Amino acid sequence: MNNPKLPAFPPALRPHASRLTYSAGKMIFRAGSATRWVYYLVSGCVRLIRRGRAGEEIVLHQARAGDFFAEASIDSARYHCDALAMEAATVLRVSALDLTNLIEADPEFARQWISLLGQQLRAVRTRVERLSLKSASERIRHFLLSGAPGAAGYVKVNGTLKDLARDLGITHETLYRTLAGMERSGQIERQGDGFRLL
Amino acid sequence: MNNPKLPAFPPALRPHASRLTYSAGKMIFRAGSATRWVYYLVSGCVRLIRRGRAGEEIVLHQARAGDFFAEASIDSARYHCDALAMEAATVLRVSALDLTNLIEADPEFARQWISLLGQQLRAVRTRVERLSLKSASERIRHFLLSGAPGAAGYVKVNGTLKDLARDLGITHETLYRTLAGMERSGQIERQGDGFRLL
DNA sequence: CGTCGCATTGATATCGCTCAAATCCGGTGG
DNA sequence: CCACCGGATTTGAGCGATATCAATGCGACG
Repeated sequence: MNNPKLPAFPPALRPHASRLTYSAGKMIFRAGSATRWVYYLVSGCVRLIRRGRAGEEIVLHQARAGDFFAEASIDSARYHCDALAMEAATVLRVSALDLTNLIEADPEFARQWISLLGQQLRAVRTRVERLSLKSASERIRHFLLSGAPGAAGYVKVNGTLKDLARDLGITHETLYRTLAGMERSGQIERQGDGFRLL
Repeated sequence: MNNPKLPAFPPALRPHASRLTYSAGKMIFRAGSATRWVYYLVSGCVRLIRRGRAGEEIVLHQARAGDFFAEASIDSARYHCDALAMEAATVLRVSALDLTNLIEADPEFARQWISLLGQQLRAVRTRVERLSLKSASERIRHFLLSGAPGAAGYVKVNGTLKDLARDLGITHETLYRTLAGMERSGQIERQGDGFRLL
């Protein structure tokens, strides 16, 4: 049922957290509003979104069960993007004040929190690396390599291929075409809702 | 709150830091080697680089005077990229162990360090947002908007335009052409080694 | 069933990449 | 002081990969 690797909600934060639910399509916070809360996603899917000049969505981050989000905002006065529940979502919400207090009061928690931010930073840098690749097939290959937990080379795709296309910074048509081509030429293999790099 | 515009080396770290210099072209650390140190760049320019399959450089991060680098690596066993001094560079080097000890011993420093990581995270997310834009002119506009300190709309370009092109994820030829076109159509204005968005 | 969104494939246009060449500019050595 | 050199800058021509527009099938869900 739950991912065994699901990162736990830090016990030290539990007394300060309140549980909330949002139905699909609900806005959790908006860009420009004051950063009063940090969130942990218990279940569902939340996207952090900015809008381009033409109104198109830019997905800065997609949080899934076990992820914190808005965690980098605590020392910024205002949120810099919208948070939108894609599916019905359950979150644990902690006030930024409680969090900073806990950081100063509990050195072990501070260390954990720094570790968490470091992981996020490395993950986003990996995405920068991916978006720096020019061809669609290279981005797909990079996604399969960096998403693969070591050995097998099998990567399960969460959500739709359309979402994956957006994450890779290409259109869904190009993703379909390139995947089909890579499969034809024997570079990858489809398996259920995932892929294997050969 | 404590968001100093001028990045300073935290006084609490000074007793643990050693000063080193690297000449242009020198490798400071390599991907895969153990993460023993965290660096602060006093002067010069350092790039964090990974290499694509064709051997092309992917610049994950470009550190300038006042930036920390490898700061996200302290809870990872190995560096995940190369660090290369582009110009002669002077750094302050702190061992990962001293840093974690200080984090646990000094709550005020822990808070500052978390603030620093948050800034880095927001900066990298901004770069992701930029790389998600499809057209060169949109990326340039985004760069000028997000790089501009508030009011004036004037952004000074550090380094060469070639470097900027790499940062924007386009070739330098395209950058030159697009800049010229945007200037012709009155969208931007060149001023010395910078640009103004109109 | 009808509808809606994802998946897939086709046709075409376009933007940016590649290769190429000319100029500029700062530094270096004679 | 000047000739030279390397790298940045700039512009040109052509091509190819990807975006865009379009149409169809398919499965889920009410």
